[in-house]
Amino acid sequence: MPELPEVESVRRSLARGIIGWRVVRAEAHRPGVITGPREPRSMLLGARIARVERRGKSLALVAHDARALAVHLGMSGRLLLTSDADDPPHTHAAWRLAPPHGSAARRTRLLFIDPRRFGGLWTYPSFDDLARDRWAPLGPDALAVDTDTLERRLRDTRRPLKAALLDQSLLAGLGNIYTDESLFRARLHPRRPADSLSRTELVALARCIRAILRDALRAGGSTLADGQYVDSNGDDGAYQRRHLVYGRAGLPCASCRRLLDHAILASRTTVFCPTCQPLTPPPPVRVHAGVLAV
DNA sequence: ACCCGCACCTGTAAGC
DNA sequence: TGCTTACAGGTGCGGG
Repeated sequence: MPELPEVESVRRSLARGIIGWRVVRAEAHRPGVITGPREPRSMLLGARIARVERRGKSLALVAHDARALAVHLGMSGRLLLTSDADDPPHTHAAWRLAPPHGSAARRTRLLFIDPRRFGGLWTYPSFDDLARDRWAPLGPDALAVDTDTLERRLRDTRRPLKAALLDQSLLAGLGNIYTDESLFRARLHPRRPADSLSRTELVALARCIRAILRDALRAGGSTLADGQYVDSNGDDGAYQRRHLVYGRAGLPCASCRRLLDHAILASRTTVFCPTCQPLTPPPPVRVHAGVLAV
């Protein structure tokens, strides 16, 4: 479920809540969600949290002594800070955290909750090991992607744009929602071969990806009808109200008012405007008798 | 070498 | 009301 804006919202709320705090207890209730050594020390027991990092949709909790824990939220995962004593269903791991010295704050608990279990935790002796192993296959982070980078990533594949943009090894961070929103804003058909874009179209696509992700991040991400996604304080996002295509098949296009179409592409429901996102790009402006025609 | 399609899970909502 | 079916934000793998 969570894509880059949701994961970054979790990262920020988590960073505000736990940097400088010490892990005084670590428990795995469902060890199957953890990859790597699972004893409490590998799950950061005794560590002081130095930073919370993100690449694409993947998070990393990093301790001052370099120990690191990668977290992927999958479709339904949540990281939640709570003072509540009893755990909600599907709480697979829990940590108890003590505030920094001199802070009057009370201890708190961090929960990893994931009903569908598509997410998981990965333990590493150091952040370098984590980055080498877990993050190496990921492409550049989509939040700051520039035209040249995008061009290099797309020019070697003829797959449909939708499939290419969902591929985390090409570009890290886009999922089903923000891929469709970005392609709509860039006026590109999701079936366009990735290597067929003109320079002008690549400039537009890179700009639209950054703009959509920045806007969504500013809104705190998208919380859909099932209310699954919330940040680590349990707060909803608001960007779902600004979706222009995702979840709107059969409704009027925000730009031309004709009805939005949908198709299954890369096994994912894909919504687009057949008018504003033509499969065949309009022909280049023609030169007539040496004069640039309008 | 590439790319598609499906399996992995549970919850929810719609349909009969 | 209650059972059945379809679908959901992601990823990883088998096989064509």
